[in-house]
Amino acid sequence: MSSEQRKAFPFSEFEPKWQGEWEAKKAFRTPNPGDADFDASKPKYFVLDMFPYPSGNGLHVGHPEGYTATDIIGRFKKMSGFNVLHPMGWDAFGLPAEQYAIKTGTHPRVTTEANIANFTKQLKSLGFAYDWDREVNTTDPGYFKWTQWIFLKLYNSWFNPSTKRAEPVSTYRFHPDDDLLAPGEELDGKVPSEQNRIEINKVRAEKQREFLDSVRLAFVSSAPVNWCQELGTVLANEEVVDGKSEVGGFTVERRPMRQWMLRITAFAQRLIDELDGLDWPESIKLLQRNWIGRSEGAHVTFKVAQASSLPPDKQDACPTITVFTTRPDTLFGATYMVIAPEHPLVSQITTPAQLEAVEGYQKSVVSKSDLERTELAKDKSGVFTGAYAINPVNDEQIPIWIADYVLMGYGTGAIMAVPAHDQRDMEFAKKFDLPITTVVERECPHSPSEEAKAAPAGEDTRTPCFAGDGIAVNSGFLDGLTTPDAKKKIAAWLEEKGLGKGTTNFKLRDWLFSRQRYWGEPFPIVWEDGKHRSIPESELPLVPPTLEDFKPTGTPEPPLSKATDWVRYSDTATRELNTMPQWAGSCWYYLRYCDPKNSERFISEAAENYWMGGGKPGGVDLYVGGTEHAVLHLLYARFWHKVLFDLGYVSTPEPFQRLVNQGLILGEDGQKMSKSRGNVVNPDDVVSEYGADALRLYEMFMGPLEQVKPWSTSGVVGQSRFLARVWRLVMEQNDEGTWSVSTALQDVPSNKQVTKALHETIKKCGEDIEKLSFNTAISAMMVCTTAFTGAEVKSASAIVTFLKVLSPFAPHLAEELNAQIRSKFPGLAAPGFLSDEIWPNYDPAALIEDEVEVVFQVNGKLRDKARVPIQATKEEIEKIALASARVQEFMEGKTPKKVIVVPGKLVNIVV
RNA sequence: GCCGAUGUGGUGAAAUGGUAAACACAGCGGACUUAAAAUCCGCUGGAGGGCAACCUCCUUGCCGGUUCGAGUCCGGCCAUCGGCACCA
Repeated sequence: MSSEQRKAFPFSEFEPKWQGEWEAKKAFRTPNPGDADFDASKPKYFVLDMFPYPSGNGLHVGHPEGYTATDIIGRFKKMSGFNVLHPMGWDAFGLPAEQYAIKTGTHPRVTTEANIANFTKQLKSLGFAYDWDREVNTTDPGYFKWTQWIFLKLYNSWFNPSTKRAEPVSTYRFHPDDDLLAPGEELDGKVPSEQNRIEINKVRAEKQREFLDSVRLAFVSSAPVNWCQELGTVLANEEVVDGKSEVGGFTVERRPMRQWMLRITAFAQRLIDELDGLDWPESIKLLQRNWIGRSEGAHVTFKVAQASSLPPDKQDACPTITVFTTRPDTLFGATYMVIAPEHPLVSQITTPAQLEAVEGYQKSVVSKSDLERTELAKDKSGVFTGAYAINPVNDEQIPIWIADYVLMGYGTGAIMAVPAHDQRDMEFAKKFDLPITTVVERECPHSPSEEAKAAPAGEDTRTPCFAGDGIAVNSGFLDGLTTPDAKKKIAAWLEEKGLGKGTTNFKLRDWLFSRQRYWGEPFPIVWEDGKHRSIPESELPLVPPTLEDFKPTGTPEPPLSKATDWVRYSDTATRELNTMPQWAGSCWYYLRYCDPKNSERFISEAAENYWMGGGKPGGVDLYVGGTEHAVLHLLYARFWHKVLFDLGYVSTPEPFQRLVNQGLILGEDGQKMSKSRGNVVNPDDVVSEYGADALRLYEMFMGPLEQVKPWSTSGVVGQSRFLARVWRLVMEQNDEGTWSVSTALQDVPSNKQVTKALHETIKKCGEDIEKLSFNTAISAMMVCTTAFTGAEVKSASAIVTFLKVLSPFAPHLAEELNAQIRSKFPGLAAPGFLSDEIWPNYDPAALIEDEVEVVFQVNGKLRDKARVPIQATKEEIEKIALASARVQEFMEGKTPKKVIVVPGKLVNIVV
């Protein structure tokens, strides 16, 4: 028996047929403002998928989950009168293609193109209503021209702290002493000679350049990165385990390298604040807030004591160390100080006696990766520098230690340690026998016994420290104040004495934006005399050179260095050799969809205004994708968008108004799908076995979109059966196995019961689609199908209405059945594609029944029910309930204390 | 450790504070068939009672609370999953 015969309905014939029709007739082309067929009177709906990285493995079942959800929404909105923008594209730069290229010698462009062709075929086989004319590809020079262009905008902008906005560097105001002198302008009361003026301006111009370079949003810095000699590349922190590379287990060292950074930290506050108005899952907002990690506190400056042990040449230096603390109110409890081992002052303050120990410790720390440093967090380590700081509140000398639990990258790289009120300081103090002074006491005096219980006498080594708010004690002028009041008072005191001031700190670091890779966007930057400058926009796109050998060089020199001709920009200038990270292209792709072919601008004003502006609050109306991008892509894209907004290129401060995270699909065994577990489901197999509609429907029926849920092949079978039932509503098979339009289908109105079921389905599906509650929408359609099945004669027009509701979910089947009905009842079916139809209205009158079932409860327990006329009054219903024999039985002859009547629902009699 | 999410039948799940388990899957029984597949119909949370149609009690992780009424709201626990993790 051939598999063809086994199929309950011929999806393998009509699915490709309709995909071909839609493509040939451009059924889902979305006109842009300015196009002849653009209808500006319609509202817009921009529904966005996270575009895939076209990997060699092809689509996995997680992709169609989000894509089907957005497809249903998009098709529904289109039928509801919106101009719908629902595009697809490729995030195609990236390491896997490059690694594959290194292994096989195939150029990444070749593998990338092949993978895109495969992905395209797979997506088209699922019948998604994408406007393929808007396809974007981040590796296309016509695309990355604008990625480079945006980089130049970042490069040529600075963050003005007074306006809190990105501005062109031209608005940067230099100190008057650094302004260039105009001819004839006075300097120190006299006009310099022309010769001198040129000399002075040369010096000043150089100073200005340095200033600008230090404020640009794209800037160069020497950040320590994870460098792996054997792999010949830098690695992300996630790729380093126990100081070894995750791949190959090679040694990874921390080494400072010249890197491009983007000044995302300047936007930290706005990135937090502007989350508030977004319709995103609270958990994702929280993840971003925590990632940005704002904390309020104060800088406090400590003098380093003039220790006699310091050598004479260090005596007059009298350095100061500034710490960041969120608890300035505990200053009286600061019994020692810790500075990061990399802190620049370490060498200056270390006493000769401690020099060897300190340098040894520094060396041991340098080789550790950040990950290693935190993984060994359990056990505190550190070394005394021999120096002392003076606590400004009580002039006590406190020892200065170095320890790797203090990180150079956060705050000032130095802390005042308050062991009584900080767990880490407590652990450190215990290990090294440093004094512990309590300066805050718990406020609740009425539960001392519980406290005693919590800390059993003596033996417990991990005495819990009290890190909460309380009342200041042992704190001089702060005594008796609550923690918030003490914070205010000490802040004022510090400020008055010039010893410190309130500050806000963020965990967010600037974005390391360069990679030593071949398969990425080259920077539009050249170097000359050790200085960088941008290339003119007219030279964009800057296409990477065609390299035969894209293997790593074995040195920190990026592979692009091998293209010697390309590297040479002029006799004296050479190109930047690093490339941008994969995130670059995905930071703005949603904008390019709005105007993908524009060669004059990254997006036209009209297109931006319509698709990204368009009413309040604007932006992408719905963005669906996985949680894995909660903090990286979604933060980076918001950052770029804000810069473009500040510079006037886009009209909203936020790109994605509504975000929904689809839940991961697990394997049938409830484990994460992976090749090694052998539980990976290939969507192609599902499509060939059960059809695209069954796959779409199943993925939507599995459960709530946001939820993690396991795959079940028998669940797909169930959806296939449902579709077959719908098919047989319209079609019947003769003895030869040929399908034709069923004789039960007639040009008649449907009966009351079916009409009610149909209108309930229209109502519920419309509401559920808006809520993204697709599983319940599908169950409603199943109920409706059962109602149709029960009717002997089927109303063709009612079924066509049902098919319109079904069409966003199972577009192929709906389209085919509509066409079949049209062949027999031309007037009753949709004349063209169902997607061009208007979403049906439901008739509220059809939903109303003459009678409703009312439940009778006695003391909250269900005892009886009865059908009651819909218009019955409360009193009437109560009377019917009290008359019930079963109700009376359970009332046991008592008089009701209270009777609650919910019309159309229930009666509860309390006795 | 901190933060977040989730706990309902054998399974995926449903339920504006108002009949818990809709809709499916799996299972069992039946119809059709020489037979099987497909299809259609019925049963299917637990315990107890009845020849029976039926009836009673229990049941949404655990313990309390609010309410005429709680899966849903509040407080406290427990478990699982996810994220962050020496951030001063």
